Amino acid sequence: MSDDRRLDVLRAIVEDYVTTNEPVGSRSLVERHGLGVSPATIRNDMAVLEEAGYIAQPHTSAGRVPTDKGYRLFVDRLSAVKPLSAAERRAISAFLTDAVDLDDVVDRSVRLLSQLTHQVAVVQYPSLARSALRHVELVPLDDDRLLVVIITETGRVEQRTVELEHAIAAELVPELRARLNVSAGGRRLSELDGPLASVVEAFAVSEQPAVRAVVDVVRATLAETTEERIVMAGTSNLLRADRDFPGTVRPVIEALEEQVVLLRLLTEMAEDSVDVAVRIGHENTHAGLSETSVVAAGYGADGETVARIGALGPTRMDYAGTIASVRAVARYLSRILAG
Amino acid sequence: MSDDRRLDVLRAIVEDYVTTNEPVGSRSLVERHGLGVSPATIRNDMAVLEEAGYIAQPHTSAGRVPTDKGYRLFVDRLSAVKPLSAAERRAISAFLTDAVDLDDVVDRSVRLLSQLTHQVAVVQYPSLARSALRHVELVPLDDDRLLVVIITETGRVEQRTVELEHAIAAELVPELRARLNVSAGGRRLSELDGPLASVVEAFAVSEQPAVRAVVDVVRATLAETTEERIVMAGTSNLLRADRDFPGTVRPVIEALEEQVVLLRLLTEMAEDSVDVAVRIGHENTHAGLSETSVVAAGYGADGETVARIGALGPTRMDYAGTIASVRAVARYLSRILAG
DNA sequence: GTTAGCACTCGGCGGCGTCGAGTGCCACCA
DNA sequence: TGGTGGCACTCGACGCCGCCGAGTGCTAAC
Repeated sequence: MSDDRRLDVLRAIVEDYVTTNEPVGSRSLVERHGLGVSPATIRNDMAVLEEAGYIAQPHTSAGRVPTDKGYRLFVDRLSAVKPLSAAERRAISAFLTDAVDLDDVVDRSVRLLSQLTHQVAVVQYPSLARSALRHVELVPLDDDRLLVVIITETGRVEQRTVELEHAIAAELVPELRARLNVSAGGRRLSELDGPLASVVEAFAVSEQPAVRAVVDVVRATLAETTEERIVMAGTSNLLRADRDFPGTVRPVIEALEEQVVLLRLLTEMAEDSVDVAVRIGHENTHAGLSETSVVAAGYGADGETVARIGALGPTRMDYAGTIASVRAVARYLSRILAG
Repeated sequence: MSDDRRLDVLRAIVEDYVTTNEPVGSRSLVERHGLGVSPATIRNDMAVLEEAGYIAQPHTSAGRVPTDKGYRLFVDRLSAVKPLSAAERRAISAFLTDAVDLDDVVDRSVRLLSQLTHQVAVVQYPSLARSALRHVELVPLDDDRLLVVIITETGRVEQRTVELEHAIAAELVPELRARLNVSAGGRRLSELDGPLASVVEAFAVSEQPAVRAVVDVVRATLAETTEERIVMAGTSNLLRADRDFPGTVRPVIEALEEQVVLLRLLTEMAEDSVDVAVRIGHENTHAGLSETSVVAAGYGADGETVARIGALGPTRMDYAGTIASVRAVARYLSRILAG
C-alpha cells in the first residue's frame, strides 16, 4: 500500500488550495502535478485522507479542502523549506540597517514583514524584564516627586514618576544615580535583587525609605509585563481574505485590537518551539482566531530571546514562505539589536 | 416660497439616511417626520434640492441620498448640538482619570473615543515641537557616543544617540546637562534658539563642536515632525460599513496604515477651525478617503493645542453625536494633561 | 403653491432550468 | 490486491424571466 502517494496527494491539495483558493478535485490534481495515476485512484486516496481527518469537502460534490489537521501534517512533515530570494534578502538588509532608534527598528520590521508575507505582521517590543539595564536616570521634578528614566540595552526607554513621602535631600540624587548605575548597569531583572538591596543599604537609615521607594519603582517597572507593547502592520491584507470568506475577518480584527490577546498568544507560542512556532486554526485558544494561523519566532541580542515577531493570516496561507520570512526577519532583527 | 421647508427636508433626509442606510423616498419622509404636506410637495422640494446638488439618487426610481455638499450644509447649519448623556460623561471621566502615564492616557483616550463614536478613533501624541521642555538628560555611552533623552511637559520622552567627532571631556557632561536644563527648561521649540546658542557660547572654543552637536540634536529632535506618532482604535468598526458597501473599506484601511497620511490630514484640519473641524468625503484630499468623513479637535494643556484627536467613518455618520464625543474627549484630555 | 392622480422606471427577489465539476461505486484488469 | 475506466448521481453556480413595489416626474385641478 502506497502511503507515500497519499502524503503526496495531501501536499498537492494543500499547495493547490493555497494558490487557487478553490476546493481541489481529483482531475485537476493529476493534471497540475505529475502524479502518474488516474483520477479514480486519487479519489480513493482522498477518501482515505478524508476518513483520517486531513481533508474535508465543503459540500457533496465539491473538491476537497485541507482541515487544520491536514495543514498541521503539511507544516510538520511535508513542506519544503523555501529559501528567500536574493532580492528579498537584500530588501530586508537594506530596510533594517537604516533604522535610527528602537522605535524605528520595530516600525520598519513590522512593515517589512507584512510586505514580505502579505499577511498581518506583529512585532513585540523587547521585553524590559529580559533586557539588560543600560542606564537609570533620576530627575527631580519638585520637592516630593522624582522622575525615573530607565534605558535598556535594547534601546527601550521607560519613565515613571515616584511620589516621595518625605523630600529627598537634593545632594543625594547624584549619589543615588551613580550607585544605581554602578550596581545595576548591564544586569537583567533576574540578577538585580542583590545589587539593588545593597544600594539601599549604602545610604543612611534616615534616607532609606526614599531610596527604597526609588529602587522599588525601578524593579517594578522592569517586572511589569502588562505594559508590553506591540505594533502591527498590514491589517488591510486581511480584507483580501474577507473577499473570499465574507464575515470571517471581523472577529480577527477585534482580537487584534486587544493587545492582550496577541501578547498571550505570542507568549504561549514561545513555549511551543525554540525556533519558529506555528499555530493553525483551532489550535489558537482564542475563539476569534479559529480560522487564522500564526507563525511566530523570537528575537533578541546574544541568542537571548527578549521578544517575538509573528505573521498572522488565514489558515489557507503559504506556510513555507511565511515561515521563511518570519525566521529571516527575526534573525536580522537580532543582529541589529546585538550590533 | 418656503425655503425653510426645503432645509427641513434636507435635514430629514440626512437623519433618515444615517439611521436606515437606505435611500429615502418622499412618502416615508412625510410619515416619519411630521411635515404637514403631501409626498408630492416633498417631491418638488427634492427636485430642487437635487438640482442644487444637495442630494442625489443612486438610480432612477430610488429614494434620495445626501451628497457631500448636502452633509456639509447639514453639519454647518442644520444639525443641533447633541449633548452627551450623563452616563457618557461619567464614563469619560472615570476612564481617563485612572491613567498612569502619557502612553496610558493616549491609549485610553483612543479606545474610549472609538467606543463612544462607533468609529475609528485616532489620537496624535503631543507634538514635541509645541510642548515645553521639562528636562534634558545626557548619558555617556562610550567614548564617542552620548545618549540624549528629552522629556516634555506633556510627559513624552524621546531619545537620540549623538555620535561625537572627538571625545567630549567626561567632566563637561554634567555641566552641559545643567546649562541645558537651566536655559532651555520650560521653553518651547520656538523660544529655544537664543538660549541654546548661549549654551554653546558658555563653553571653551575647543569644546564647542561637541557641545554644538548635542545642542543640534536637541533642536532637531524637537523640530522633527515626521517622527510624530499616532495611535488608532476601532478599525473593526469599518467592517460594518463594508457590509453595506463592500470594497470601499480597503483604500481606507490602507490610508490608515500610512501614518503620514493621517498626520497630514490632522495638520490640515488644524487650520480649518479653532474648535472641532469636519472633513466630508471628497473634502479629504487623499483619494482613499473620498467616501469617508473625519471629525477632529485639538487638545493640549493651557489652551495651547499640542496635538489632535479625531474620529473617522463613512460619510454616512452621526455627525452631531460624533462631534459631541470628539469635543468632549478632547476637553477631558486637555484637563488631564494640564493637571 | 399645493395636491391628487397616473403612467413609467427599475432594482430586488424568487423560481426555474441548464451546466459542469466532482463524487462514489462497481466491474474489470494486471 | 491495487489501479483503472465507466457511469449514474449530486449539487452549487449561473443566467433567465417575470413579478412586485417603491419611488419618480408630470400634468391637471384645487
